[in-house]
Amino acid sequence: MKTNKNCVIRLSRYKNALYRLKSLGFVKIFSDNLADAVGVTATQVRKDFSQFGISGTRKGGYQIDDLINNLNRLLGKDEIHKVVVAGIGNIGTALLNYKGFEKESIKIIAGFDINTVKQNAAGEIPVFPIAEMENFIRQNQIKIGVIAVPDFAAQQIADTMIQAGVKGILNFAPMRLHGPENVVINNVNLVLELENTIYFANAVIKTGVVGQLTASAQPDGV
Amino acid sequence: MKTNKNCVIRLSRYKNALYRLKSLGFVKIFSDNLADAVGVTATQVRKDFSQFGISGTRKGGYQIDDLINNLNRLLGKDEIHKVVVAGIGNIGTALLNYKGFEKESIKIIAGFDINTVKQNAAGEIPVFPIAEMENFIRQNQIKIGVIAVPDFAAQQIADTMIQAGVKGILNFAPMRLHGPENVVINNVNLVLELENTIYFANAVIKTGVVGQLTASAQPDGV
DNA sequence: TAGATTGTTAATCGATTAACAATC
DNA sequence: TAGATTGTTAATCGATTAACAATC
Repeated sequence: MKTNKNCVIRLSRYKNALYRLKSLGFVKIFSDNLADAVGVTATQVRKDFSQFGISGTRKGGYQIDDLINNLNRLLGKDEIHKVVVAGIGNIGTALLNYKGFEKESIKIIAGFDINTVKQNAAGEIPVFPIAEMENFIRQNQIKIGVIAVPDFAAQQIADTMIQAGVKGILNFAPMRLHGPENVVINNVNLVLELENTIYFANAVIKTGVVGQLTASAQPDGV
Repeated sequence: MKTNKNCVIRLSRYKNALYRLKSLGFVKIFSDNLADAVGVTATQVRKDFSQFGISGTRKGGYQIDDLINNLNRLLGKDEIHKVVVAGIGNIGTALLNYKGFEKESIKIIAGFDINTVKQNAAGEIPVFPIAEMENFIRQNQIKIGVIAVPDFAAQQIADTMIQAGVKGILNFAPMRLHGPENVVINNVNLVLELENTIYFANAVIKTGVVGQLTASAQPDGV
């Protein structure tokens, strides 16, 4: 089964929309409703579900609770994912402060920074010297790391993380990181996103034609 | 000509790689070299250039300076793009502090926040009360806005921006924003990116197979 | 039953890649 | 010239969409 990024992001969005619909009192749902809620076609919804082995009933649609359970299982929400963050600048702090991770089974268990001012071993999420990162990752068997350090330091941090056993890296430094085949590196470049927005906005301004902004990582919503 | 997001992002990456190659002393370049530098195929490079009307010489490759000029023109770097940021929390601050916008012809000219502590009309980039945003956008004819406010406030801020004439919005709030057809809305959801990284890292851990993480917004690099 | 909805197969669409003629 | 490189056309690939049989 070919699973691409867009497909997984759709699963996340279905899940989020379903929580919302559930809170509105829905108990079952049709592919049609869910499609409207997420902004895709009903066929897409059924196709995605079918690909992942989720089925409903021919006339009765899908039970929301079953669906949520299935999606959570597929998305790995049945276990807590421990994450460390390297670089406690603005973006690192934003992540440490974000309150919504718990319900996604994500737990940021430590931050690391080279700057002693940022360090705080007693915080709700402790921040340690970057030199301690490798040992920490090993001892806690961390598999996911976020890199939010300046670009010149990013590759070295990535190497250290990988050496210590990390298998997935979310990188905010504006440079491409290299790693072995069996490590997933997801690069998010905020400047490039802004440049892109400007490009397509200008295209609209100049031509009146709506640009094909088919973002891969659009957020969810109903 | 169909221009999709990935294609424009590749143009940005070519440009960045070319600056790098130029600083290394290169004067001309072959599609092959550039492809290696950016991590795509040589055919892709030539195809992209051909689509945008950029041509080289049959045997001599491309002049780097010409190429950079062409790409900058295509990417709209021949004029300054003024941007405002709503919400001066962690992400908003990260953007206001970022020093690399000038060489991309992007200028953040003001921030807006509801919190008086964040406001500072005398700063290098001034931060005004959010109530003043609409007028400011109108008077300065701003076309691009960044939204970094909490999710419950995001749609209202977007509406205000659009009403005042903004044509492109980069949204960091974790919810889908709605707007008219002729406004480009680029949603970047950091939590979803982390979830995604975890998903594919787990797939690697469990199956040993490398996930198809075809991120749309990978950063540049040589 | 008749109508509605799922699940799947086939068709379409778009983007990437391969092949290769043109030509410097 | 011979070899190398561009620019473009055709082939491939994958994802989305349309069509529709199965069936509740």
